[in-house]
Amino acid sequence: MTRILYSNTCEYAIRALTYLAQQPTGELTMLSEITAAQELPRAFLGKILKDLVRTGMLRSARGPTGGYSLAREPAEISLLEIKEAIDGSGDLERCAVGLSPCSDDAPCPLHDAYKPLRTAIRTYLQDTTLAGLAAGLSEKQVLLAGRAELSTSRPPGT
Amino acid sequence: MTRILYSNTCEYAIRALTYLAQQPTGELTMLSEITAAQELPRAFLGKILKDLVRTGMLRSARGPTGGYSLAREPAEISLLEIKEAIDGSGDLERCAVGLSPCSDDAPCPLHDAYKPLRTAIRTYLQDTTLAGLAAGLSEKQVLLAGRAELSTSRPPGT
DNA sequence: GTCAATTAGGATAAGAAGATCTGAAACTCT
DNA sequence: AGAGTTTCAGATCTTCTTATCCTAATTGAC
Repeated sequence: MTRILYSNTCEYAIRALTYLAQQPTGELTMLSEITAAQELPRAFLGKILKDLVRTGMLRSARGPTGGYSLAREPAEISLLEIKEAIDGSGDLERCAVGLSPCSDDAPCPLHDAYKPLRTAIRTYLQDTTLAGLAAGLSEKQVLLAGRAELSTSRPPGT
Repeated sequence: MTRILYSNTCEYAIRALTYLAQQPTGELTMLSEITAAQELPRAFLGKILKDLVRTGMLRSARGPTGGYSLAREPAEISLLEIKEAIDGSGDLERCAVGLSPCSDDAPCPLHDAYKPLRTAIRTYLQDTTLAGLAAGLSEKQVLLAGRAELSTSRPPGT
C-alpha cells in the first residue's frame, strides 16, 4: 500500500511529535513512553527522533532523567517542515507524467490540472501545525474516554 | 525522494497510457515505440502493461504486428482507476496519525483537517482522464515544436 | 512449415526504505 | 567512584520497490 502525502517514516514522526506537543512545555519525555502511547516500533522511532534532533526540531538529553522535547513552539512546527526533514524536499515540486521540460513556462500535460491541487496540498501541509494536531488529539481522546465509560456502565447489546 | 499521490511505477503507467491515448483508436502500438517516445525502461514497462492487460484496461496482441492498445475509451479511464490498478486501493481511505479507531464516527486528530483535502485529491484523480491528458500533451507538444522552430531560425543570444 | 517479431512470465539482481541490534556516551543516584 | 538507566551513533538485517535478463508462447509473413 502506498502512502499519499508522506512516507511511513514521516507518519511515525508526526505521531511522535504530536504526542510530544501534548506534554507540558519543555518537559522531557522518554522514548519508551512515546512508543508505548503511540504503538510505534521503539528502535526505529529512536532513529527517526535522532535525526530530528540533528535538524534542531527536537532537544534530547541522556541519562536517567533524559528524553526528548520539542525545541520550538508546537504552533510553529508545520507538517510541511516535518515532511521536509524526513522525506526531503522536491516531491511537491515534481510533476507526474514528465514531458521533460516541465515548468509554468513549458508545463507538462498534467501541469494545468495538477497545479491547483498541489497548491491545496501545500497549503494544508503548511497550515497544519503540531499545536493543532495535539489539540485535536486531546479532544478526541476525552471523547473516546467518555464513550468507553458509557459503554462499561451500559454494555453493548442491552 | 518520495512520490506524492502515486508510486513511480504508477507514473510510468500513466505516461505509457497517455501515449497510447494519443494513438488512433484501436491501433496497436509496440512496446518499444512507447518506451522510445516516453523514455521509459522497456523491460519494466512490459511488466506493468502486462498487468494492465490482465485487469482489462489494455488489449494486447503478439507477433510481428502485435502491440498494445486501450481496451476502452480514453475519456472513460481516470487516474484513480490507473492508480488502483497499480498501487492497489486503500491508501486514499487511510488517515495519517492513527489514533487507531479512525472513521467519521471516531475520527483521528488529522481527520477533520484532512478530510476536505482528501476529497479534493479524490476528485482530481477521478476527473482527470486519459483523454484529457492526451489532449493536453498534444497541445504542449505542438507548442514546444513551434518554439524549437523559432529558436533555430533565430538562435538564442542574438 | 519455417522464420522473424512480439508479448508473457519467471527468476533474479540492485537499490531504497523500513526496522533491528549493539556498543558507547552521558547523566543521576547511591 | 560505581552502578544503573537512558539516549546516541553506527553497523547490520530485512522487506519492498524498481529494474533487468532470459526463455517460452503466440502470431503473421513468406
